[in-house]
Amino acid sequence: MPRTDEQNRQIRDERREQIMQAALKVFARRGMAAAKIGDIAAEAGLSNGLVYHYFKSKEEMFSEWVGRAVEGSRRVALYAGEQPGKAIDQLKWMTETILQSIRGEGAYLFLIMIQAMTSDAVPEDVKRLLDSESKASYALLATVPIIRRGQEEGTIIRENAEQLAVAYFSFIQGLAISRVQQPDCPLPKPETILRIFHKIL
Amino acid sequence: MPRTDEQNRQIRDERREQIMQAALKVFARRGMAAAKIGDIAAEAGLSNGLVYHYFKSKEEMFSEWVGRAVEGSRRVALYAGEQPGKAIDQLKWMTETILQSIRGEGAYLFLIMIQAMTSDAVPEDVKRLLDSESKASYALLATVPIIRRGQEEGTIIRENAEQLAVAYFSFIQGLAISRVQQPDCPLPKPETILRIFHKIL
DNA sequence: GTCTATAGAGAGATAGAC
DNA sequence: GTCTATCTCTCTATAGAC
Repeated sequence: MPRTDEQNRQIRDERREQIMQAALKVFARRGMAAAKIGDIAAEAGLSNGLVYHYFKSKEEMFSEWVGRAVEGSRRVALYAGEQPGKAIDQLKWMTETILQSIRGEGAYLFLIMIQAMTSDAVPEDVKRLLDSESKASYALLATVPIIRRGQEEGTIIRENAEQLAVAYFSFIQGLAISRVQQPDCPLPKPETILRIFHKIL
Repeated sequence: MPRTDEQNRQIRDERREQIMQAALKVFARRGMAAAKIGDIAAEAGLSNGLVYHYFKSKEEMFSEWVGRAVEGSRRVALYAGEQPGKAIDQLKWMTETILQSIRGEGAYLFLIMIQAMTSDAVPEDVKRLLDSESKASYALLATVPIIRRGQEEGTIIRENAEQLAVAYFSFIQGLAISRVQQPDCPLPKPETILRIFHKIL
């Protein structure tokens, strides 16, 4: 007896996601340019040709991952601003949330973003995703007003807010990389990171 | 009249370095895997074939850059430990020195190191350079005792020293990436970075 | 020392069978 | 929906002329 449309749809969705997950691992391990379709197919445990049945190209998979990463960072920044408490509490929530994700597979998403932003060897639509005031910098831009509020509340040191935001996200980004470089390296406590916002003794 | 041996040697040295500099730019912009010999030759303004006259392969150039980056980081950590003053002064010197280099082309060296350490698509001898307690982690290892001394001197917060060292270098690494992503982004002051070592108010 | 021309391999992408 | 076979193109690396 033949499969129903619903069953077919479910199979398609599953395969597609299975390939995406395999692609993430391969992209993270080898980099977008060095990633071979064959690697991805092997990682997913299916044939070379099937990957092309679900995706037009390697670039399409990469673009989709960049999109997911951008959306994820946007969400975290958005939710952070909605958390109860003072500005510094919201930053604490954001830091804990991101740190938690870095401990898991979230670290790979940072690598994807870094590759996407630092490499010219990237498809056109990825550049469009990242370029020009786009969502890619949403998290950074959304954090600046939180920092400003913290400065008014007197809990955050009065330094240039953009500079502090850049420092904060650079820090986070660097931690994600360290995590990939050395999966057993001891990540700092959220408080250590947040110290960049405080006056020292 | 023919060139002397000395003149020939000088030409060779110049060409070799010229190609290395071109390779650095291309590696940084496109990533080691996506970098084509043709790109490097074009960047250096000479022929495809000449690159192969001076280097066995793309991998050889990449390996040499990783070696230079490793040696550079080793030097900074070494000199830091020889600076006068308390531990925190030595860390300040190190931070200023690295930040200065990041403002220039030093940022590319961080990208090279990150690629080398996070990607499987890397030649065997690079892996050997980085693997196994090698010089690659010299800076990190050399910084731990400095931090410990600072803790004894009472100027550095009493947290796990390895954890602090990882945080510190992750921070620096993240800043280098941000710099490449956005060359006009405002880098933090050294004091902001060093705040991770202090007790807060 | 430097260039052009080219051989040869490897991988992205497609066609068609099952 | 999935696989195998293959076409095609790009890029590495070499050979040989100047």
